[in-house]
Amino acid sequence: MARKILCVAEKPAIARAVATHLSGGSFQTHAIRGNQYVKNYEFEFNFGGSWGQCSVTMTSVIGHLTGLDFASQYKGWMSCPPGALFEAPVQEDVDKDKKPIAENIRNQARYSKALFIWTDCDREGEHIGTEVRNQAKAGNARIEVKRARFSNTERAHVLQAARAPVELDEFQANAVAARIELDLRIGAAFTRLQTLQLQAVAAILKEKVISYGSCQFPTLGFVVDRYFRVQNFKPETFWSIKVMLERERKKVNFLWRRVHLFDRAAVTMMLERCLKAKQAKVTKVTQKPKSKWRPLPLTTVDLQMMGSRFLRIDSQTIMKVAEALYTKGFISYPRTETDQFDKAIDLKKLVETQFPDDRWGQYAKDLIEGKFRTPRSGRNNDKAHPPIHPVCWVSPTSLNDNERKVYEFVVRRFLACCSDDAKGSGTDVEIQYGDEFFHASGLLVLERNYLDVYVYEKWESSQQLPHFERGETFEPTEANISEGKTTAPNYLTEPELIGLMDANGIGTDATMAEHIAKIKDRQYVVVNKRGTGRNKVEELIPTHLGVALVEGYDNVVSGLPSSISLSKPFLRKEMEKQMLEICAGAKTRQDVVQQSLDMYREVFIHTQRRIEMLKAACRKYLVE
DNA sequence: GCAAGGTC
Repeated sequence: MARKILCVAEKPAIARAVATHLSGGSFQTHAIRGNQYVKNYEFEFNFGGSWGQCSVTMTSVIGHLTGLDFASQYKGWMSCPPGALFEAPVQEDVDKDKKPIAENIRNQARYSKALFIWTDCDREGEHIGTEVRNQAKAGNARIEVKRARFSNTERAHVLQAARAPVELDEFQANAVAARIELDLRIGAAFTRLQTLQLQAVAAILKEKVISYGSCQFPTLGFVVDRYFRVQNFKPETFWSIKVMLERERKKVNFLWRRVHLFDRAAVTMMLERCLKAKQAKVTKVTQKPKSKWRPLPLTTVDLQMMGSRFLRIDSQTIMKVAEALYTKGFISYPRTETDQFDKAIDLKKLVETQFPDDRWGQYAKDLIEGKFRTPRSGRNNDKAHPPIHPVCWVSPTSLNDNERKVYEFVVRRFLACCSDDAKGSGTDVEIQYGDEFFHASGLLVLERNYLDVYVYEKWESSQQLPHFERGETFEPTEANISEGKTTAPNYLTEPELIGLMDANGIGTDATMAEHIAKIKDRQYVVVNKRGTGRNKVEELIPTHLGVALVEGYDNVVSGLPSSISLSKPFLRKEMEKQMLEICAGAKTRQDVVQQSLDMYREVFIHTQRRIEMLKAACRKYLVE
């Protein structure tokens, strides 16, 4: 009898895709007891090498199998002082709703010679791999464990991965295990401390959970930070020199190289010198081709940012809609950090699927008839998923409003990626007038290319400049001082917040939207709609509670030697750095957990000791 | 009643 190999993927969709490729399309599907999404696919496959022809069961988990929690005697909020959670025993258990999935793996392992792990090739995937391994070993202690390394589900790539298995990366799995333990202990300890202490301060806090999390607090911090910058803003007056020339019936406004200054007397003096010189001299005339680059292949973070900005849909809704489109098979997997297309993907074939569309079908045809360009490659590759792209054409009538908008965006973005840059011709003229330099520029858009399909971006021809010769002199038609005021920054918008989170390593592409939803849910921030119609913007404003928490914690740590506030992204960044050290083999999981806990424990003890400052901040904003 | 990370 052929040897049996058990394969386990991270999610049902991957199990099905891999089974389809390995089996050549003919496999048997079996439902499992207790879970409607996970299926077992059975087929034969020749793994080559020492494995040869095997009978295969391909199945999956649904993300993590297990969760970490405190031992039962520490679960009650009054069972121990919150600080005890830094040391309290923890245990890893299979989540209640995952028990049938774990049981399926144990059962299948019993008759298998080997386990091939097909989880995503990222850190979390490596950890999920160890969870799968533990179940398989519980069913069959002697099972051999291998890992398939793959970065997309293109056929040849999957076959190659099946025939060249590697080992699980214990370092990466350990890094995730460290993160899980730290998030639990620190999150629970601070959440209980501040909830128990602050509920009594103000009536509106009475029944509230006032949570702390290493991602949600820095997220709140960004919102509060901007809020204070808006509140504390004082407008300043500035002055500038405006130079205008009328030539060939065109008015040319020259912009000052110094832009503006805050000293009126100085600007007046400089203008005097210009006027005294009478003649301005053209020091430079440049005419060069300009181009506006087509966008990069679409990542999750970009989808969320562009979605909030252009489609006016908040990031969490965007992800829900994108997932629905993915589940229906209309677009590729929507959680990806990759902004480069793998060479193996047949992009032209994907473009062809869009021919039937009324809105961009003709554009797609033009691409195939010669205008197609290989997309630009960004710097990110998560080695697990391709950039987000349409998989097939969908009639707009079979989608709801939001689905239609998101699908349209994904398609237009994809076609834009496969197009040429927009091209134009730019003219720059620089003049010297007195001791000052000014310049004017004109743009003529020659070929719109990707802009024709990517309607979200604009690039317009500006007024054309009249003719100038280098070295010529002229007397400006007008030269005078203009006055202006600096304007306050706006409150933070969701796309800006996502950008900040991304830049500071707060959350992952899949969770950033959740953290934002969480701080809304906890009533740390509210959404305010500014403007109307096409100019409508949703801005995030902290509530009194949100401001009180950030100010309170900032006060708690101010004056401390390290003075690292919980509202700043630093601590989370540090955790990320430690995880990378585990991945590199430079530190062990235990070292990192101990060191990080020590660091947070210090902040925790200070918070306890100076809890009055936190309470005072809450009183200041919530009672008075 | 706590976190953040997977995914349905």
